[in-house]
Amino acid sequence: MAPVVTRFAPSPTGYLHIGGARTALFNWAFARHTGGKMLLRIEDTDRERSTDGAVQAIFEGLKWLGLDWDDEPYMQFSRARRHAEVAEELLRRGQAYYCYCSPEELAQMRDDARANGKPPRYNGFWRDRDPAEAPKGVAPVIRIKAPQSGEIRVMDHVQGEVVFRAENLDDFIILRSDGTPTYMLAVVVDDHDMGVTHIIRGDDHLTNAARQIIIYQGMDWGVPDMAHIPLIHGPDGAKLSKRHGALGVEAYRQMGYLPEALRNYLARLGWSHGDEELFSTAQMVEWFSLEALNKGAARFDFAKLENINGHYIRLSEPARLYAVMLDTARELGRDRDAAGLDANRDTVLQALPELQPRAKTVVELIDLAQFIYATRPITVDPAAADLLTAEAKGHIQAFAAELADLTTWSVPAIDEAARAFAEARGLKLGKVAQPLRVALTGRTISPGIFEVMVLIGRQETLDRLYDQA
RNA sequence: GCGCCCUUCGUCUAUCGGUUAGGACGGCACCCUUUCACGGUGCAGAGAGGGGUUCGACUCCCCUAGGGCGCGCCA
Repeated sequence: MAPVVTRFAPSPTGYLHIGGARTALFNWAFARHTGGKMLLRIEDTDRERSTDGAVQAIFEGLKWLGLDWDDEPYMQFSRARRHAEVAEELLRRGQAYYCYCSPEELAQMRDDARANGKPPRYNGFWRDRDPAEAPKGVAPVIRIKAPQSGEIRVMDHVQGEVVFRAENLDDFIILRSDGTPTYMLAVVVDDHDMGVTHIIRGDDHLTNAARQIIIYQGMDWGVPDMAHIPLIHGPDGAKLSKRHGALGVEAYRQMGYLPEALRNYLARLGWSHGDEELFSTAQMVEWFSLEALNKGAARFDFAKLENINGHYIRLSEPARLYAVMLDTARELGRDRDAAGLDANRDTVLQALPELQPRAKTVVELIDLAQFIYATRPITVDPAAADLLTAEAKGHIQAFAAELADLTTWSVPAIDEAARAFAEARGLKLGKVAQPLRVALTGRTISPGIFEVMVLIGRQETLDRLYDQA
């Protein structure tokens, strides 16, 4: 069997959105699983809407996600001449014809059809007409001569065999009047020329598959294997489209998600390997198969993504996390955090094992680390301030005095002192610890408060305590 | 409107004719505990509806309903 060649073919009219990212992931996983290649093709034939910025966003999005492609990326528009040649070849073969209808006439045609309760399709006006009748000065388009009876069968790895009756497909345009190819032609020619063996894409292309097969047949080319994967829907069940808030992958990075978490989560959306939930990318590659792809659309669930992200944060090396925190702080323009993180590298690194189990995202990790580089007097959350009662302040002051005299500044030593202090006054440890937490971090949530003291050091601890007492 | 696709707990899913329908997230309760997390234990929670086929259907077929996609000189 020939080596597998898949491709990811986004159009650069926006960022790399989450649905595209998953399509890329599946193409990538299948290629890696089979030891084949995944090619990248930028479908930039829409000159109006394609932008270089979008192309860069796609490259960067894929790189961040860790999805590497083989060979150089193909820029579809650069192959326009080849596409036109194929359109002309189709013309010579009698599989296509010139059509001189204007866009206005076509719009009228669709409106009329709709008004009569018929499908809005091209009526084949120029299909068998003598080109000699062509109006002067009108640049024609080339249309495929689609079969008018019989059926087109799409053999799909996910959807099974899907049958379309020929009369439901019209003679669509393959070459525009300006000589540039339409999507339908360009995809077929490129997939063929690039040697693509497996087309894995969203199932919004399922009906296009039937149209494309007509072109393959017109050229006597073999049709690649296909797998049309269901789309991702929003939490409300509606399409997760750009206009409904679908986000680019960089947005997920900015929200503090780790690429391996996103890969794991995305993989579970529409694909499964038994009851496996948390698995490495290598594991996914080993397990991946087209047959295990689901048919139904899945809804995007941030709660689960967060859970998975938390899992990978706990698994990460502090040094790596520190680097991501710094990058994220900078990317978000959080200058104070970036500076604080940068100036306290060692302390943050030491604190991370305490921070990791408490954070679901890198952004939360940054928030949790703020107590390390907070400047005195630290600002206290309004909600936390309630805990600083007169009585609590008394405890803080008294305990601070004891801390000043401690011989060893370590978690066990402080812990012992705190318990003795509480017991001597008939208090529960929480009664003492919680006000200390507020005075030291300004919040009610933080790592173990004795760890916090060791992290920021005795002097800073005493200073912060006296600030609040 | 026409065509095509889809339908198991709130969500993601397992099941590939015979299971007390399993797992994960989320929820709730309890345990751990200096807060919050993490971790642990337990509970609630599903086969859209209706017909068939079969000794036996979540599983196969048909209909209905609901949802999605497509029907551009966009991709």
